[in-house]
Amino acid sequence: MIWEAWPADGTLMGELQMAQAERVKGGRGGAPGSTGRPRSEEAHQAILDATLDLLVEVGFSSLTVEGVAQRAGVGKATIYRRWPSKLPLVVEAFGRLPGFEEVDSGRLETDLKETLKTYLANFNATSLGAVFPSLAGERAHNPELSKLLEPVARGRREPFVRIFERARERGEISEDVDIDLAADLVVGPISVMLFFRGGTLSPKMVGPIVDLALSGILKKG
Amino acid sequence: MIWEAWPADGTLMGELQMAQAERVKGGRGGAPGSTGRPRSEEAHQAILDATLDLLVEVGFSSLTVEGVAQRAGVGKATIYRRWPSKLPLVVEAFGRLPGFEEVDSGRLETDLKETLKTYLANFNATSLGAVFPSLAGERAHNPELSKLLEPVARGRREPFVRIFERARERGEISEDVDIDLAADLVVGPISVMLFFRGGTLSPKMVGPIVDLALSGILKKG
DNA sequence: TCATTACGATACTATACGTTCCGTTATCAA
DNA sequence: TTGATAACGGAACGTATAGTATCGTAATGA
Repeated sequence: MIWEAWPADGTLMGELQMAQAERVKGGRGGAPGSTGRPRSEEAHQAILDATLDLLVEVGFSSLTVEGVAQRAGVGKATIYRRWPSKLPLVVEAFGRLPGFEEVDSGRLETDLKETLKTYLANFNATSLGAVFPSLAGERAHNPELSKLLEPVARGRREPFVRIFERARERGEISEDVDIDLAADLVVGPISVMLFFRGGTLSPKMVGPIVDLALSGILKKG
Repeated sequence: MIWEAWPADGTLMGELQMAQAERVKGGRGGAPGSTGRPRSEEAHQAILDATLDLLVEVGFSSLTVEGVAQRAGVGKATIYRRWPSKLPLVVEAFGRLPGFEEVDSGRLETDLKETLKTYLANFNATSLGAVFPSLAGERAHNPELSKLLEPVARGRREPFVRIFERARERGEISEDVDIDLAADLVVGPISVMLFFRGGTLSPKMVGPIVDLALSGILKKG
């Protein structure tokens, strides 16, 4: 998810198909025999940090590349040397956030409720969760962005899928439950409440939602 | 949801707290004794139509007010005379879409599946559904927009709430099922699949999702 | 007929993305 | 040590677009 070089063809988002050279600490991106000053790893990290800071402070639509550059103490060119445009920068910065902690208590219900609570606490404290719908809404008319978002979305789903897989291994749920569907059944209601209804969501709401979602999934007895 | 006049204070979104004069066909917005040329109802409708057209064609982030004005055959000032900024225009245009048809078959499962299928057909055909997350993502840092979106979100939820209410009246589900939660349990998974996962969603997926969501809600037997 | 207000058109201001150039600096190779 | 190379921060620039202001004109009520 880190770009080292791209064709300067000027096509909007067209640069995203560039080769994604593997990054080495303080290394450079060009051909093996190239020389010159290496890219600064500190600058790279400062840019990502500044992006997240500003996303929290002013939100996605008010975030400017100029602002990120100032906050990070770098020139704008240094940003555009690494990311072809503002969108991939935001996607990468956002994608680096863990967002929540996966709980492994040995019981499906507890795992889900506690994991969702850490997610909610993070969301309510930073409003960073709202970045994702902002980006996701652009997907339909921007296939390249869609590709970028895929691993980010997957990363946010995976902990819940793993929780259900462990539950299946323990025999808490039937073998024939579709785990992907089950994960969406739990995450979906929370997401629509957060994004599409108003206000913040109290952690107290997590209990009833998970209970209702699980009532058709858990084995009886 | 139609603005007739607002204080020209220049504050971003601050104008939304203006009085919302009731609209009469071809009427004007000012005080009762005011004279002058009335606002054109044709222009108003043409602007909203052009906005929806362009939302489908180019998407939310590429939609320009200039483009709307040209498509509608009006001047930019005519748009800004009615809406304080681009965002409320998009919200209103989007809010006018029914989006889906509420089915009343006398059976909960059928109502949900058929209603969701019309929703999906519309979404897949126009990509217009993606406009909502684009807007919703801005909510956290824009309270005025949040207020605007509330009735739109409510309008999209209400058909599903009504479907569940009818089911309760028929005795298909227990009296103590929380209907708001139940609605989110069905709409939530579909929404996250559409917005946060890639690609389009096949109507075939509606069946299993609804079945799983209902498995914990429906009365047995 | 006159005052008033909306009309389309156009010029304008301000902001922000993304590019390009500058002199400087860090690294590698000869 | 010296030279080639490429990234650095900074700043100027071109383009696009939101929103404002102003033009002469058109529609309505008094």
